[in-house]
Amino acid sequence: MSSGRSFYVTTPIFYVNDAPHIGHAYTEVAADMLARWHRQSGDDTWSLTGTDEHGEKILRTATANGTTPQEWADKLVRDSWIPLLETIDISNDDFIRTTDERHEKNVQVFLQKLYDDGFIYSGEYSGLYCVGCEEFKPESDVVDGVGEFAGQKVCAIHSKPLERLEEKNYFFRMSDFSQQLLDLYEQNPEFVQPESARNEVIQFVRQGLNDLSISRSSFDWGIKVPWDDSHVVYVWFDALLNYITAVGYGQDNENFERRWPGMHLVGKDILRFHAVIWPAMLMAAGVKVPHRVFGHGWLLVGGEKMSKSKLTGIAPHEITDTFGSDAFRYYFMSAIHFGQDGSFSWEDLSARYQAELANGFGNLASRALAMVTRYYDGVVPAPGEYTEADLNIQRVVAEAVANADAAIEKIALHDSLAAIWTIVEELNGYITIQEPWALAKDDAQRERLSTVLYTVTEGLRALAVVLSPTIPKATTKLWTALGVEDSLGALTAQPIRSAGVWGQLIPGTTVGALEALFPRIESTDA
RNA sequence: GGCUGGGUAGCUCAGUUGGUGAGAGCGCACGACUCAUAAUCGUGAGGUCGCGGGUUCGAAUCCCGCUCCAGCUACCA
Repeated sequence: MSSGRSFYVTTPIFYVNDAPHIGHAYTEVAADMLARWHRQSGDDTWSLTGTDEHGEKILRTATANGTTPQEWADKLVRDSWIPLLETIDISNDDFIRTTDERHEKNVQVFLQKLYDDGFIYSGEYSGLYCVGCEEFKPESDVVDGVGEFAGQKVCAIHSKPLERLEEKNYFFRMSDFSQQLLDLYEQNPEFVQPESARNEVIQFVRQGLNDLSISRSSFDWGIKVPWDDSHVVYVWFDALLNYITAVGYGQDNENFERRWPGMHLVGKDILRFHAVIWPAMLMAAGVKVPHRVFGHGWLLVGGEKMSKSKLTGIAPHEITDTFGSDAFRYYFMSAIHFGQDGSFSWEDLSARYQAELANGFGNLASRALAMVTRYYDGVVPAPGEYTEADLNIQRVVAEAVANADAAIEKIALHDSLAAIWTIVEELNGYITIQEPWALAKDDAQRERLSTVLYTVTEGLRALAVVLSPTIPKATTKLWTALGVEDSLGALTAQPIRSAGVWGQLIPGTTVGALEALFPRIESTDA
């Protein structure tokens, strides 16, 4: 069953202080759909997610909550982030925390190597410091003062003047890698995707890179710099390394060779860290860069980026409580062009659920199995001679599977589902035209009826297999109802790339009852 | 300010290198059918392709200007 191909996909790790919203869930689902698809294709698949737990912010909230940062992080991981994965039915193979020993220890290994090889030096970090925030402010949080502070730079939060302070930091010689990065983007056009993201990254690097301050000494919640324990590692530098420490960097070379390099799925807001800083770090350390970095778009609510401050943040469970995890997964993967920003609205979600999942796919399964039960006592009949209409269905199924797989290779998740959905549409149309209920009234048409119902049921079998990575719960129910567990094996063991090969369903199989896969949801004000 | 992406039917969006009367899904109207989750199938109505110029035999598609929306402008993750 193994294809011999290695497929390693990662999501960004969650900053534990955030509240889970559908943006986090969106990335997770996309990575999971890819992982399930590859896993079911026989590829040597590994999917990773996890949490980012260091940094001053976490130290502060922990202190404010009267606890230690470790306990605070433990609580958030347990109460927020692990449950999120369950809410949206993620099948990750591993979950790394930046407080794991395997991570902390090997971040130090990595850093020490860069230090020994001369890529790190001690310098002065000069920045604008806000006394109110007790921290250095990035330029994005700095605004021009007004009124009595006109002409000065002030903190966006406190509106008070910032002080220019200097602090001893360790710096990474990132500026040395500008050209190597540009060469990478040039020689490997797929390294950063989609195209629009690639252009922005190239444009940015062309302006020249500054060295990166990678340590902090004003607080101590982080990984100690190995040669100077008065400093902790800058959180991003720490966090990015999770992608390799999770698969054995520094301690399990065999596993590391097996998994790395992988591909990263990230939101476009953190693309720069992944497409610039991260490969530069790896180049310095002599480690291969990732296969690719895919920056997806944002979910827009009311035309704007979803945000907590504007009260447009939506918790995943708000959707799954009503529609279920399958609908959540299907909706975001099919309705939004992966890579571009996409609009979310309850109306759209509700409409698509009804039209596509309930009326389209769910009802198809329902009417098909009902007829097998009604006309053949639940035993799938053997097909007779195929007509052009039947052969057309076979072609549609084969093409849909091939097209869906090709789309997955391009990380065009929406295209993949669109290809698969042609099967649903063809099958519904086929049933209407063939009118099995009319055939059933005429004994002379018994063989024709058998052929029609076999065709529909076999089509459903293929649908269950290729939809399994997207809507695992519903397809599992369908698989059980099809009664093929004994003859064909578990759903997730069905090789997905050959799902379109006709005739896998064995006549004589007894189908069972099928509850509504996607029951109608009584419309509310949603 | 600079940079990027975008403004196409009521809604969400497709529209390769310019060329048969501008498309899809949903929604809507009408019709067919009854196996099915009051589901399905078919037909139809609906658009000054943001605005103004220009290039061209011909532009939603190229060039110039304008306007509107969103985002980015590095060490908060």
